[in-house]
Amino acid sequence: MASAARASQVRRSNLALVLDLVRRHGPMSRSAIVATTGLTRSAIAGLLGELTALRLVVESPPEPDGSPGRPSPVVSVDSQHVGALAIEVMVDEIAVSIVSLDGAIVTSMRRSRPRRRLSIRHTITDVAELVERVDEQRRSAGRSGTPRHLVGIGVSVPGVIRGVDNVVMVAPNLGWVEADLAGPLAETLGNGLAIRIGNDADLGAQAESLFGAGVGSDLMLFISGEVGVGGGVVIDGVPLIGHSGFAGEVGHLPVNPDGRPCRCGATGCWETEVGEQALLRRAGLAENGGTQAVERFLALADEGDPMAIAALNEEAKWLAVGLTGLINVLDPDRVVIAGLLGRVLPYVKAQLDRELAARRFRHAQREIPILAASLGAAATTVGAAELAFGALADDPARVMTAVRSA
Amino acid sequence: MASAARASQVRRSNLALVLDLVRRHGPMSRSAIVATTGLTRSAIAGLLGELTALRLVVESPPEPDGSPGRPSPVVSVDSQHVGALAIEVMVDEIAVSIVSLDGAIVTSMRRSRPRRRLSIRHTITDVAELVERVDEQRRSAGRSGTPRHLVGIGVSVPGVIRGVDNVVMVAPNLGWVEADLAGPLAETLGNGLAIRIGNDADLGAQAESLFGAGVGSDLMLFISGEVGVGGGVVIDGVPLIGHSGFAGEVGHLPVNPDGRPCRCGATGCWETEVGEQALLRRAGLAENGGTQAVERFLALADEGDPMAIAALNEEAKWLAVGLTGLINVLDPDRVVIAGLLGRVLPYVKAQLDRELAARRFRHAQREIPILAASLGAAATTVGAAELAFGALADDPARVMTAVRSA
DNA sequence: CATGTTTGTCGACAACTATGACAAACATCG
DNA sequence: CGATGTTTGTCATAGTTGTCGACAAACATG
Repeated sequence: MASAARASQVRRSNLALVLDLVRRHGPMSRSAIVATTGLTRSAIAGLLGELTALRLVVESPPEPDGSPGRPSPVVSVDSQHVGALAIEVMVDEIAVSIVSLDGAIVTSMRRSRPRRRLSIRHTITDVAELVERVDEQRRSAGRSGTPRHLVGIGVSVPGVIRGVDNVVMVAPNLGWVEADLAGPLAETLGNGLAIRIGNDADLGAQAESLFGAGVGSDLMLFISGEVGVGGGVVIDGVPLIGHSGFAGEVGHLPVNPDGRPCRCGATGCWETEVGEQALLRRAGLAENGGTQAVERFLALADEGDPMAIAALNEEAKWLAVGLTGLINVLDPDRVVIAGLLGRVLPYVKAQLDRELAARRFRHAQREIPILAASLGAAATTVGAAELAFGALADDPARVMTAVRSA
Repeated sequence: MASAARASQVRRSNLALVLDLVRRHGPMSRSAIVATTGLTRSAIAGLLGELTALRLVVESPPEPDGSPGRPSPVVSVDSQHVGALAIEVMVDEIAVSIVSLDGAIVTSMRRSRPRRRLSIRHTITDVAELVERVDEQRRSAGRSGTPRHLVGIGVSVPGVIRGVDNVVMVAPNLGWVEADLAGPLAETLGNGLAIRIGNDADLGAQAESLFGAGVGSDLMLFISGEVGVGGGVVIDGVPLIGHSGFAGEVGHLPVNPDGRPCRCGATGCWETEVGEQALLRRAGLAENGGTQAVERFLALADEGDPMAIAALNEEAKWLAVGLTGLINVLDPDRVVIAGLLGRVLPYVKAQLDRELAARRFRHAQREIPILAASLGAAATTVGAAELAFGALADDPARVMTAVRSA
């Protein structure tokens, strides 16, 4: 049930609107904010005054730009005051970072981990240790750009997350099933910060939508392909999470009934045709060769190796099949491709565009840009931080009073 | 850019909220509205007063139900005052109906038409004639339940509609390309009513979501299958239209690279495997046999004809393939199936559920109900009317002052 | 018929944003 | 260099809306 609007929520909504605008657009003049939002100068003055008092934005003195009229001060995000803790749980690595409100990664620490430390318990221990070191560094850092307060914690997990209670329903590559990560982690860290968990691909999608190749998109399809293929859909800046939190699991789109069995149990899933293993296998390399094999493959492709070229042709074909289906169902204005698939994209772009054009509805669709992600590995980090910053979009004032009292 | 909130929009938003609530829920007590919306009694009193003055709802005297306390008057939608004109443009038929605000079809007239009258010009002539007759009937009708004023016109077209300007980008079965139907039609009708056009499957989806099998759903996938297969996605009651207006074109999801050529130009689209023609062909019937052949097929299936049973098995298999992909991408809480596919559903339900279960992510997904649509042919009619009623959700007061002045 | 409960109404109040007047800060032109 | 026009921030006032508390109305129960 959509909740009713209240007079007091207008303020909250507008505060969040202005903050979001400045975050997405970057530094902009106060008058530009007036023009964009349609609110009056008085209203914007009040809102900016509050955001400034909350230390979420800063106003710089106006710089005359040669146009007549009184110059307008420039509003930008205050990167000094608040930041978020971004925790990335990956299969062979753990990373903890601090991201400032403007989306910059201020501090980052990674550590690889052996297979035997994949359990929830080990993960929490290892994460807590990294968090301690990162936080130490934050407190001791005198250099500018380091936020002094944290508003929350966002965790990226390669699995399906149930949004309502933050439970990791299943993370196949970690071996987790219905795992409560947020609860024990919060207890271990003991700093009282709110923890939210998200799917890695969804978080990457949101980061690209905010600061990367998806800026300005009204319906972006994001696809991240490594060994598995994940995806996310962002509609008007809001991630589509689905009923249970696993919308965008494009890796298991059935594309080839005669294909290979997938680790999900079905046959001919998209990721069995376009994932890392398929690419390596078709190029005659070890399909479980990992990073080394991938680099070798890309080198071969650069050299024009026939088998690598053939593998890329197959890749383009199956990419086109899956993308056609997704485009027909979702009607995005662009597709952003990340991970290994993003690196492979330049090699297959020409053929992919041809195949997509051939499969396109005549007269119904314009050409849909297929873009490589622009944030690289930072996407997941920034997206995870966004989980924490997301609370600011609901009620900036409330979050900041909590920060102040902490 | 999400527009800023204003104090005056709070009123509009709450008016629309209450109206929407009563429309979806049906008659409910005033105190129930207070409880559901969370607004105060005073606020609800003001809102209902305005809605009553606008003649959008009526309040009936309270009926003591045996519980202590003062009984609350019952609020229901006023079906007497306003209605919408629903126009359905189909391949071999045209229908014009009047739908009252409570979703009831008050008047309906259909006429079949030969292939040679498919052009826009002929369509407009024929529609205008039907509208004239329906409107005549409305004006002369003294019987209750007939709305006295029309708030707008909604048109259903089996094609891709560009939302911004109401242009029919392409309607393959009508032979239309970039056709402006709304403009000339408005001119011909000359009644000044706003006209909006929508895709037939999208409209069916919204109708089922409002009044049919999708009530209470937070993310419904709707699939309508006849010769072609269309679909719609409704998220929290709002249809997903996509960037260009053709989201939900599930008929052209690639499912079988070795399949048959589709009329869209690609190969192995879902509708070539689960559409009417595939079903008839596999059962040994004429694939272009139309309605007669379909009825014959259903009769054969009832008799247990081996070829019909085999065709149903194939149907179930390919339905499962497509549905698996869609479910993985969208994560709906239910799937509603309409049209011929809805009629076939009972025959394939058991096998379909088995196949879906086998393809489901383990631990990640609960069983997703696959339901037959409950509105039947009325879905498109009600959905088209909803296009016109949709304006009420944006600003009830403005729409009604326009009606009053007309 | 008295009591308790639920509910609609009314007036005072608080929280917003809009409006319009005014002053400040710029460019341009004579 | 000063007058003029333009743009912009600020301030006080007004208007709209929902909230809150008090009170009366309408019901069941004993």
